[in-house]
Amino acid sequence: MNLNRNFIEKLRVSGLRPTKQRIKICEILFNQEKTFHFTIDALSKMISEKFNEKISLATVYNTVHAFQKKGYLKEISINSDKSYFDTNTSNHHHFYDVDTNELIDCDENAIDPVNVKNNITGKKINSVEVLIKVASDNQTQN
Amino acid sequence: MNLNRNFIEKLRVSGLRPTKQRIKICEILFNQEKTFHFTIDALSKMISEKFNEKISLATVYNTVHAFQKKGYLKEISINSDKSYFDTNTSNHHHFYDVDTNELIDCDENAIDPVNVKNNITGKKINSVEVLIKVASDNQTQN
DNA sequence: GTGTGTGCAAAAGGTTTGCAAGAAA
DNA sequence: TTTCTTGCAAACCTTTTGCACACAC
Repeated sequence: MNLNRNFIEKLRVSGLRPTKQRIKICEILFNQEKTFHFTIDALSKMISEKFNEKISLATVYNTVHAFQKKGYLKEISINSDKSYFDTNTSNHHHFYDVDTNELIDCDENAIDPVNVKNNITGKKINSVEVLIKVASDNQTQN
Repeated sequence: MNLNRNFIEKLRVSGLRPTKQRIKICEILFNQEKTFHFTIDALSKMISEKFNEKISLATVYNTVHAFQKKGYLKEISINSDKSYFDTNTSNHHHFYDVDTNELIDCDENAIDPVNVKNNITGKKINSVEVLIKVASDNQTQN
């Protein structure tokens, strides 16, 4: 398959050995048309379904963290029992659907740039993330 | 003690029985001059230190969640292994110090109001939270 | 062959739950 | 006395770790 070559190359360039497992995970994460949000658990299930064989959870964790370290994935701050990751590593914001636990990208023109006028911490700003929690009308807050 | 009367009243009004444990937790959470950010774990330790006796972890969890449900506490979205709570339940934003795991309120004029121009979800917006991650200069992102 | 990656099972850490005993109403 | 609350231990869930085996180079 043609795409796999790209993934193999991508991995190699990053100093990651292109193992079967990593290539499969690439196939799921980086073949999507849109940005893709997932939890480890969900990813693990998708692997089982797509390939009819599972990859050890430890390996999935390893791989996702390796990809994150290389800058191919970004972890999203949500208050949840699980960690969410995003294949869109650019600076952007999110809607979080409290009903479905679904994460949706804000497109650029949905929010004006957030301007931090006064950084009281005296430290460097690493990131500015906006999380918009949404729900059906009859929902409690937060 | 005078303040305790207030707490007892506050609890009663909320339909929560004013037990010794809850009053103690109130004393810690709601006697602070500034807004107060904490994890369950840290709160539990503060209880032990302040009163020289511990309250069962389960009770601390129960109480914090009860207070949250009543609107006296707000859970903050950080990607962390622990949950953070805030005694400031108004709409406001946070700095999160990645080095120290400390949470700091943004004051109102530090950030212009975030205007969501395009809510693609079609659902009601429950909250809009900005999290500004800060670190010392030699820190990795996210 | 050497070194890295995988997979399993066990452990860890935060949070929740079940239930008996205790306290508030 | 009835109902709510506490405290303990066990259970749960996600994530991490240790180590033997397997694979990429």
